[in-house]
Amino acid sequence: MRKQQLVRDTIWDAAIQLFAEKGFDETTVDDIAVAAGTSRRSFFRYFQSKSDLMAQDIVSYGASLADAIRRCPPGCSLPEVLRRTMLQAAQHSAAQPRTRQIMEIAAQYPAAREAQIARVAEVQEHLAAAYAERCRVNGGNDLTAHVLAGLTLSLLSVTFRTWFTNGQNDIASTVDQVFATVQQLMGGRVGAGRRSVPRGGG
Amino acid sequence: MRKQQLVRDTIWDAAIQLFAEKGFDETTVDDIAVAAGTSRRSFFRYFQSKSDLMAQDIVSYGASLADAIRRCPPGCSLPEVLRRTMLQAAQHSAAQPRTRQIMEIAAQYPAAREAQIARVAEVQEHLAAAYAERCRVNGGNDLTAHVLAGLTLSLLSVTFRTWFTNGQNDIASTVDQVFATVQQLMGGRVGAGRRSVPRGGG
DNA sequence: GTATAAAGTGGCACTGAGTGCCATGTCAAC
DNA sequence: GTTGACATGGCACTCAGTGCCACTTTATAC
Repeated sequence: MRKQQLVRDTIWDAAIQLFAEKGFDETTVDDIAVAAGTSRRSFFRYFQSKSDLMAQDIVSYGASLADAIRRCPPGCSLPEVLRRTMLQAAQHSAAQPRTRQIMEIAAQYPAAREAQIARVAEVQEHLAAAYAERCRVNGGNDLTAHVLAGLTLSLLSVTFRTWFTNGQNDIASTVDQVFATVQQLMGGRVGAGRRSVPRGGG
Repeated sequence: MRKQQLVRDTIWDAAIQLFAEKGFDETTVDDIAVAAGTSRRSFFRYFQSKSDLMAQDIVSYGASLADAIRRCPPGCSLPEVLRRTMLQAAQHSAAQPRTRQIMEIAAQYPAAREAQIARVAEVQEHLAAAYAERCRVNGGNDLTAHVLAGLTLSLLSVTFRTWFTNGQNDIASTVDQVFATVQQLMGGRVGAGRRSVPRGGG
């Protein structure tokens, strides 16, 4: 039924609203249920936990990421796949109406943040699988896929952080900036360019 | 007092033992308190939460990381700092007696895993600060520092994952392998993506 | 329209996490 | 032995999350 989704959305909207108004910790599940015109018991039929509410957008974020990887033209090199994936996911998230509000809640409440971070870690597994398919075409082993998945999420995390704290509008340029930074860092030479130094750094 | 640390260690040991035996979710704080010969109320004076127990080793992990960054010889390039940092942190963690046991618990119980992941995210902030100091010397801006911090943790995560699932003993070679993968991946031009040969070692 | 199965809802009671409060115990100083 | 600082543990409370069950709604069959 479509009514299911409606109830779900109603609860979610009410919750985010309350989190923004009262704070995450200060809002009880009862508060949310009442605000959404339902019961505490029903709340837990739609969401696994209070924290789960904060992780909802990560699901679509993850789907958007895996989708971007798979939709990349076959001719793309792996770094190009990474760049395009970052770009699409960043724009997808930036376009969600509640994104900034949710980021603000996450920034303010550790418990809310934890829920998001944990879900992102789950997404990483799916990304690695999507990249693994790519690697079969472009060359690269399972390790490459996992590195790419980790890279995607950590670079996007930096991207969002920069975008959010700078209050910028254009997230695409932030993506470019971050991507260029990694390339410069791991590819070119930055600063003192001595490559190998005797071991034992202590 | 040193006795404080003793009680703390006793509780922690008892907890990890119980998690390994009964499972994380199945172990209550009461169980832990009794096993450690103390009370539930005292438990919460030593640890913020049950999950906090799983995050204890992340604290020393984070300290080890920041330490490695700062101890790196001044002549090192940023990628070299990254490589050495990864290596030291990996070896530090691999040397902890309980590391594999804790990884097993984390692998099995989402709630336990979440606690660790959340703490790692906190560590990232400290790493970025340590890298920022480096960047003042080696060149590179604040963004570079944050990218490096994210890179460090995500690459180490892949490293531990590989090391853990493969049941390898030598984590240093795993670090080299992961590091080489990123260099190969991001080092070349966007079009081709093939570059230097992975350098074995350790 | 009525009967009925299936699914959704909400109340109730329970366990467990985490916290505030306070009485008690311990240990050192005087 | 008294005093003060501090650690401890018990008690009671709130809130998250779950199992159970009665009730209501909806869909389907006759």
